[in-house]
Amino acid sequence: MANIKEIARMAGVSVTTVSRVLNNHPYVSKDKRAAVLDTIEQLNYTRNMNAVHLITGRTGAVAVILPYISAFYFSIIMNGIAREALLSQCRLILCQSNYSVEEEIKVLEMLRNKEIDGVVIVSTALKPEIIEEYTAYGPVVTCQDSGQRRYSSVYIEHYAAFRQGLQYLTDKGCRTIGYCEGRQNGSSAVIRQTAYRDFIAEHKLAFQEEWMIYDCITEEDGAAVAQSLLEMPERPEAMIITGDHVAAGLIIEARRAGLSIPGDLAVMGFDNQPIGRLLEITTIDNHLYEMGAAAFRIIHEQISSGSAEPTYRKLDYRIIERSTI
Amino acid sequence: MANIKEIARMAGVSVTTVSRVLNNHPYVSKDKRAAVLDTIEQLNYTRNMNAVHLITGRTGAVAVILPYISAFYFSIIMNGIAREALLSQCRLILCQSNYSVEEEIKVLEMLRNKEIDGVVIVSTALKPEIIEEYTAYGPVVTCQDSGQRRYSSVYIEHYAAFRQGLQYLTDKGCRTIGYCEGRQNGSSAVIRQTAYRDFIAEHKLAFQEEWMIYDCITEEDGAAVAQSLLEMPERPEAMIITGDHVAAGLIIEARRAGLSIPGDLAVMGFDNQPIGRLLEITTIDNHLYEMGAAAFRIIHEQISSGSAEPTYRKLDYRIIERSTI
DNA sequence: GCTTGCTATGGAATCCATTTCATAAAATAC
DNA sequence: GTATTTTATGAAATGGATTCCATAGCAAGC
Repeated sequence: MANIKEIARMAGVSVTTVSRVLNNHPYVSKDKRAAVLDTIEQLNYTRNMNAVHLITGRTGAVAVILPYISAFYFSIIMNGIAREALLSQCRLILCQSNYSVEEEIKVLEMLRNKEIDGVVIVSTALKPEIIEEYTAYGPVVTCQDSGQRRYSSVYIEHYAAFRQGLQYLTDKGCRTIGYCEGRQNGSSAVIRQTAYRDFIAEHKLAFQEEWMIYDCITEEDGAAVAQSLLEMPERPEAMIITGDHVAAGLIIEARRAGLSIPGDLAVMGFDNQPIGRLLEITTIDNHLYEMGAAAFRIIHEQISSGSAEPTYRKLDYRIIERSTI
Repeated sequence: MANIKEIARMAGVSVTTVSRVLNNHPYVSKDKRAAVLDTIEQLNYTRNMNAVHLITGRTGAVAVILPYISAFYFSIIMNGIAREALLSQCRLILCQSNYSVEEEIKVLEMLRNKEIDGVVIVSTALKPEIIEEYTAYGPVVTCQDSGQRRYSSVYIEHYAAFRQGLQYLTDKGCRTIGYCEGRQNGSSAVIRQTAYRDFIAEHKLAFQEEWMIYDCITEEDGAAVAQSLLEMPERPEAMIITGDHVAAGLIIEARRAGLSIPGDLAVMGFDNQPIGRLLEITTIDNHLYEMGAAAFRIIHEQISSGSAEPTYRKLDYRIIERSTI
């Protein structure tokens, strides 16, 4: 109800002075400042932030696009983002897209509409060209490598990381290796698939189509994989699985069925998720938390500096040796 | 750059007409509508939503306060909220509070500032009186029972649910029951503790202080509980554990140590989380997804109707019998 | 032929804070 | 004692939409 004009009238000053008090501007006398603060208190006044956003052209909010909030992979990244956002007093708007292009574009439109100051895209169904179109309206950073685009990115070298996993398995003597992936058409999935096929070919390893299994997202998907492994006429000696949660499901189910791990089957996980530590799964740590944190730091830096210069940050990875191989 | 005035000038109409086109108002002739749409296209125009928010006094955004995004308990509720938000074209602003009162109040201040239209509080460090103060500025709904307050709530009868779990265990013959809880001072934790003590007293069950274990949040906390159980001079026959994830950690670790479950130790979980299905944990399903969905539906209804009348919705629960008891 | 109702349009007020510009007094410089 | 800088204050412009109110043409009602 009360607005700045009302406060000014009641405190016997101009709206400019009220605004100065509100924004801690130095050039206000002690008396007037006190009078204004008093009136504000009395009328239980707060600014209408929409007016502030309109006039300043900023909102102090950053949107995050991610397919699913609760998937472990994303929630680790999200934690990194949230931590940094907290530190820089920035509001986060979370958009769960379910990989819907339409939903993701809606978020980019918010940037164009000036509802938000920037966008962090954790994973996306959008083509890089579409994202690029929106860089005119504000900073965007993705958590995927899309080459040298007009927007920033923080990324993992999935190809190299996956090969390193395979190398580790062959070093340990595994000659037949199966592979569990999440969404078949995810951009990182495509890269890993190439890494897998290349490695198999280069090392002349035996290979069967049924050893490549897709759509493994949850623990239960992992358990289902264990079942299908048991039914295979020829089972691989090792499985490399993108996501420790899925690996956990596979391991629990395989052990229940009497398989010894790593004796009968070696398992390499991915992403160093908490459950992996519990089950002592050997895994590749992709530093997902750091990925989220870095993404937010970049977007925040770009928002506050007003710079449109994109940054490309490559993260490293490392194998954590535990006891499933 | 371009604004509605510019569009009006170029299209040769008034700003009112442009606004009508923008808002699909019927009283605009075909020609003018076409001319306006044409100019909009040409100038690549979009509304500045901050101006819209200012004049309409609405933003179409709802904030969600929750302590941790990634904790399973919360992320299930969050999924329910997100699904409903998507359906009603509402933006969600996620605020991870880490149980910080200051952070939570910041969100309520956003309601006062008119940055958001409503708040869903999933779990809170705030006293009900503080929340009540803010109901003057817009609808608030909590996912906790705080009695008949001036804000809505969706809640589970923790007391009854917990007792039912205990009853189930005693029906199955357990005479000594331990108890794992998350945050000791959480409002639901306090209720469950009372339920536990009451039940023990009423049924004259043996009891030891060390059977009540707090701060069990993750799988690894559960694993640690398994270790401490092993070291107890007198170990309870059953454990009731708030959260299947924690129960999973306990079960995995206990089995690794050679304990048979349910033979040597019966385990009852909570919340029917995915991992529980995999490990066949007997659990109490609290319908958390539905809780989130209901909370959002209530807030949305209150926003669109402008009603301040609080709603109180009690959710039911049910035991899912599997094989850890 | 006069009243009523619908369609179409625009002017101006409104939402509420920030910021530029202008002005003047007080303090400091030289 | 004049010139310059610093402090203090307010009027008015600005950001960009929505909406109330007024006006007017035209069709329908009786």
